[in-house]
This record gives sequence, structure tokens and C-alpha cells, in this order.
Amino acid sequence: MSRPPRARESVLDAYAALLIADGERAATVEATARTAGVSKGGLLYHFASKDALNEALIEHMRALALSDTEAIRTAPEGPIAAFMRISTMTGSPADRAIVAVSRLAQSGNPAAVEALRGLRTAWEDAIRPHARDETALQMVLLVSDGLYFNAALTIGSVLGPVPEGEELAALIAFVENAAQR
Amino acid sequence: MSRPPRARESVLDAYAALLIADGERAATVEATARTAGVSKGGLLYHFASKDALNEALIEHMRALALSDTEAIRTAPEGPIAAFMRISTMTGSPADRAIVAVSRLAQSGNPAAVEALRGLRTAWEDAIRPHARDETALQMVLLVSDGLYFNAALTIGSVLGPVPEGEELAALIAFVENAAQR
DNA sequence: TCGAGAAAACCGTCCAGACGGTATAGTAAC
DNA sequence: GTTACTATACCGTCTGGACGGTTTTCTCGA
Repeated sequence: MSRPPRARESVLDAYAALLIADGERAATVEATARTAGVSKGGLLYHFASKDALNEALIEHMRALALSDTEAIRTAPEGPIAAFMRISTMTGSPADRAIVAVSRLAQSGNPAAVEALRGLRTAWEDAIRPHARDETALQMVLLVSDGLYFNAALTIGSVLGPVPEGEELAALIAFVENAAQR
Repeated sequence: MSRPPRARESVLDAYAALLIADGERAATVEATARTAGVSKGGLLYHFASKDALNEALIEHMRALALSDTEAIRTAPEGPIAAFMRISTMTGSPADRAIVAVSRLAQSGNPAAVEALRGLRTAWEDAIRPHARDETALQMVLLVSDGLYFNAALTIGSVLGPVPEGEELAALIAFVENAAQR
């Protein structure tokens, strides 16, 4: 029939990148199109409105994140370690999507809030069986939230230390030891 | 010389409130003026530009937060417990200011990022003497970051559970037990 | 003590530009 | 001939900021 759409993906990518790096204010339709190397008309061919663009980004995040959740659930190293390692994977597609959607949520988008809440619930359910009690579970999730918070501020300019390598391994061991059943 | 400015304070308050509740997009000069019960011209009398308004908010946050840090350092219940309790005091002036500035930081404001980094360093220095090691210190800070992250999303619409009362006490005890020297 | 005047504190309106969105005419791959 | 775009122009709305005017308050000399 026709050539496959190559703009769609690059538009979503560009929109997420702008949201993460410069915030919602800068993530305009025109700027997104420019960043994606697409004309404004081309963008609006795929996403009829900015609302539609938001919905698509949220759906994209949901798909990526839920597949991550499945990986957490079945990880051989155990869910807590896998969860924390994934939470620090700054720059991964899923991480970028989550941070971008959290920008939307912070600007009051209800669908974004709902999607993040669903994701958090999925994480809770995946980890609960491996946590000592509800308090330990909350602590694990809060550490992960903290990592996301830092990642969200770090991308573009360094704020706090996002742990890596040995430092991250030590943190994972520490949290696991404190929280594990 | 003149009457004391009553608009200045209410403008800063309104600006923070808008940033927190609706994000940077909604926190326009006119909306801020309207929320503060001041005319746009009146606002611009005190803050010559939006940049000036941002700088004033950041300075305001710095003052509030550093006085909080002093309270953490000298708290009888110990720095870790005091730190976590303050981190969950959603709605306090300092908390509101921090969340508002973190919105600015996320939209790329370098001064906001710098101020938050300074605050984090101050917290680190206050808690380090009471933490078992650097890993435990990072965990305490990350839990606090997680609390802020949730508070930031919770205000306006509930996302995750921001612990209160007994739940919070249990979390504090848990983290203290895991981290304390 | 008092009132004139200077400065500070604020108001309301206007403007150029940017925004989201619509429309349209054309092009190139399949 | 349908799909996937480009390029450009346009509309109504909102934005930050500039500006001139008005009210309130304090100061100080007579």
C-alpha cells in the first residue's frame, strides 16, 4: 500500500526528550516536530492534537513499563534487586518514558497520573511477596521513587549522585538485606 | 518612606501554589497575579520579570530550607528521624517551596538545580555523622527523595500513599534501624 | 502640627510574538 | 491510487513585558 511510517516513532521520542530535558513548557507541538525532523503538518498527520500526542506517549509508557514489570517478576536475581537495577537504568526507553509521563502528571494530566498509579500498584504487587512486611515494601518503593526523582533532575544537569556499578550493588545489597523476607 | 509591601509575599505564595498544583505551564505571570489578588502591573512592580520571580522563589526556598536543616541538625529525636519527618510534612512552607523549585529545576532552570543540589549537600552533611556508612546515608536520602517525589505528584491528585501517623513512625523506625550508626 | 511633595505600591491596558490547531497544495514511495 | 509525508499560510488565543496613570504612606520644613 505505502511506505511504513517512520515519523511516528521519532515524534514520540522527540516529545519525551523535550519533556525530560526542558519541561512541558518547552515541549510544544512545533518544537517537537522540529526536534523529530518532521514538519508540523507531518506530526499532526499522525497525532491529530496535542491531547492525542499525550495519550500516545502514556500508552507507549504503559507498554514499556509493564513489560519491565514482567521482567522484574521473573528475574533470577530476585525482584527487589531487579527492580532497583531497573529503576536506575537512566536512559533506557522505559525509564525515559516514565520520567516524561511523570512530567505530564505533574502538570495535572489525569491520564498520566492514572497510568503512574497503575504502574506503582503493579510494582507493589510484584515485590510484596518478597518483602518482610508492608513497611519494608514501602521503603523499597520509596528508594526507587527517589532514584527516579534524581534521574528526573539529573538528566540534562547533574544534581545528586545516581549510583552506578559498585555503589549501586552496595545499595541494592543494603536495601535487600533490610527489606527481604 | 512608604507602606510595607503586602503584595510581594502573596505573589510568591501564589506562584508556588500554581507551580505545585498545575505545573509551570499554568504558572503564568497573569495567573499568578490573579491568584495573589494583585494586578499584573502590581506584580511586575515587585518582580520586574518572570526570571526575577523565579530567582525570588529560589531564594525564598533557600532561606526556608536551610533553617529546616539547622532544625534537623539539632533535633533531640536525632537527625534521621527529624529529617524524614520533615520530608513528609507536605504543606509546610519549606516543603511547598522545595516542591515548587523542583518544578523549576525540571524545566531546566539552572539556578533552581543549583539550589537543590546545595540543599541536598547540606542534608548529606547533617546526616552523615549518624549514618552507618555512605550506602546507608544514600538510602536515607533516597527515601526522602521518594517522599518528595510522591508528595509532588500527590498534591492535587492522589498517587501513592504518603505515609502518616503510625505508618510514618514505622517507616522512620525501620529506616533508622537499618541506617543508624 | 500640619500639609506639601516625593517616593513607594499598585492598577489597567496595550502590544508583538508564540502557541495549538486547521487548511491546502504538492511530492514521493509503494 | 492510497499512504506518508513537506511546506506554507492562516486563525483565535494567550504570553511576557512595557507603559502611563492612581492611590497610599512617610518625611520634613515652616
